[in-house]
Amino acid sequence: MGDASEAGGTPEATDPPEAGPDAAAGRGRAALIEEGVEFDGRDAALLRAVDAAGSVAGAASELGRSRARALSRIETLEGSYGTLVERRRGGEGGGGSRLTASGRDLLDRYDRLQAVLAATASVPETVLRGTVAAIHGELAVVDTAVGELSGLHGVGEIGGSGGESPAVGDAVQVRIGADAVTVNEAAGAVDPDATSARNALAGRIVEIDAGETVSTARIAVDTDGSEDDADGAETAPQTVTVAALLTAESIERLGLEPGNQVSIRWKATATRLVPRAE
Amino acid sequence: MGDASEAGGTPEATDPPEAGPDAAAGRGRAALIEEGVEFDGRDAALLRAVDAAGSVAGAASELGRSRARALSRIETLEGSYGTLVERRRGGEGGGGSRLTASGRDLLDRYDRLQAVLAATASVPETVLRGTVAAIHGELAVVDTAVGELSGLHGVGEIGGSGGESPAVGDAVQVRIGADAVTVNEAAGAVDPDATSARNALAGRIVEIDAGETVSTARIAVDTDGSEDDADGAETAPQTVTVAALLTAESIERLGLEPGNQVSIRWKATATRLVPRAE
DNA sequence: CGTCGTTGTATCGGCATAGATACAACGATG
DNA sequence: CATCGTTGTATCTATGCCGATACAACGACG
Repeated sequence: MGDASEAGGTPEATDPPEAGPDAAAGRGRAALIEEGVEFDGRDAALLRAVDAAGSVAGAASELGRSRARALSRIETLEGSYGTLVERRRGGEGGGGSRLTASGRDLLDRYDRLQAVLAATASVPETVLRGTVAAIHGELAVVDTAVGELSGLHGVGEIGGSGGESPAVGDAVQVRIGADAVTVNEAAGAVDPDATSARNALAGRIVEIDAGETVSTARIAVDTDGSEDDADGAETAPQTVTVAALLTAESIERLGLEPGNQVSIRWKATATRLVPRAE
Repeated sequence: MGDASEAGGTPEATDPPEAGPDAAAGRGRAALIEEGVEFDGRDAALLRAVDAAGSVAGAASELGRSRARALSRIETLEGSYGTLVERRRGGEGGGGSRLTASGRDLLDRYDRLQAVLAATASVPETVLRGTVAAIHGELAVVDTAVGELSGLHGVGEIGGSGGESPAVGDAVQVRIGADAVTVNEAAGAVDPDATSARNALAGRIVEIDAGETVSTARIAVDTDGSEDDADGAETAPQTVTVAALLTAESIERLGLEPGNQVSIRWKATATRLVPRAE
């Protein structure tokens, strides 16, 4: 409560990272973790090189790194991830190494993680500020400028530092990936009881950022400046834009263009609630 | 060529990571990267501690780490991320440090990344194998056991090693997050032309893994073992199950229970195509 | 004007990781 | 049985990061 002078400094505006496309342009790095041992891009490259060269020695020289280290690294990884490389010494060609099935699976898993991370960095996101209104299990309802939204909080905690579950009244950011937002042409076209998409809003297309075959539509959503006027200042009359990633085909099929009135919809389970740094 | 004995070893089965829920249970670690400088959980904790303590010195002692190091680390970060901490020496209390607005934004951004990563680790995913049938810009059509699916490939490449864009005919894994899958009660309830969700399948609920307020439904989808019998062996008669994350409320409202016939639907832009380790 | 706790800055030692090197063990091949 | 290139294993060294320590600069406050 004593933070009125500080936190109160920005109640009216929506700040830079509100719905910025390149706010998420920053790159990231991902690593799997098992029993405290990280599997990162360097390890993935090593396994791939082993697969290509057919030997750890060849992989090491290919990557320009020490063979002994590469071998011990593989042993360390295998201590936590199970057998990854089948090594054979002596014999044809002096021996050799092959990836095991689980080694390949691990690579695939890493690639998936990497793909997801890359996507979060390059796919637009909509970030709304809000305060937690209610918590039901893993779900929470958040009061935002566009009304109440529900989403998941604290799914699969990792770092103990900043990802704790919020409590009612806490300030949170509501993150909605543009790839999770579905656009319908009219408000009544979809029977709201027939789908599992939970969050729905009406809005107007303000811009379509066309890509080759994938475009980003920005939809302006009316803020309900009247509904929860209990805390007055917080519901300033501002427009919130939600980003939706659409294929060119969908845009054409739905006949979408700036000015169109549409209804957007996304699943509560695709909505992440993240504690906000005060 | 010599891999006929190897790659050919698993053409028939779908292997462990097909639709495994705990295949994604492995934890991960994320870090932002800007100009080669990583911002990880340790840095986030440092900024948070500075915010809480009001000084770098206090933060360092709070975290049990060297003050000089903490300071130089902050300087390193600021060299790539811009001013993060406003430091003042002398004056009331001898001086002190405060987070800048961009410092707070960076923390929020990190928390969002962390939340997304945690979600990918804990939210079930469906992974299908397939081969690329066509590529249109950022989109690609993939032949899978359940027919043709479209999804994004190579969105925002990061590591140059394994995330390259696939070509027609390449083996890929198709990743569908359970939080992106929408469930409808009947096939005809939703006008397929009225929504931007592109991929649609019919299936039968085989299991509902109930959580507190969020449940995972597994939907068995018929494989079209007849359509593309060109390459015979690949279309073995198998059932593919797709995971969908649903709120308990949605399950109740739609009256979902095992045995129900449902239609599932998800956006092409929420589908990731990842190169498969041969 | 002295006190105080902080921000700056520099230096030293410890520790973990990686590269470099060397040598033994292995087993098919000729 | 000698050859070959690999897998195992051990040891030394270099490097980089971090903690620890020390000291100067600063500016409000009493």
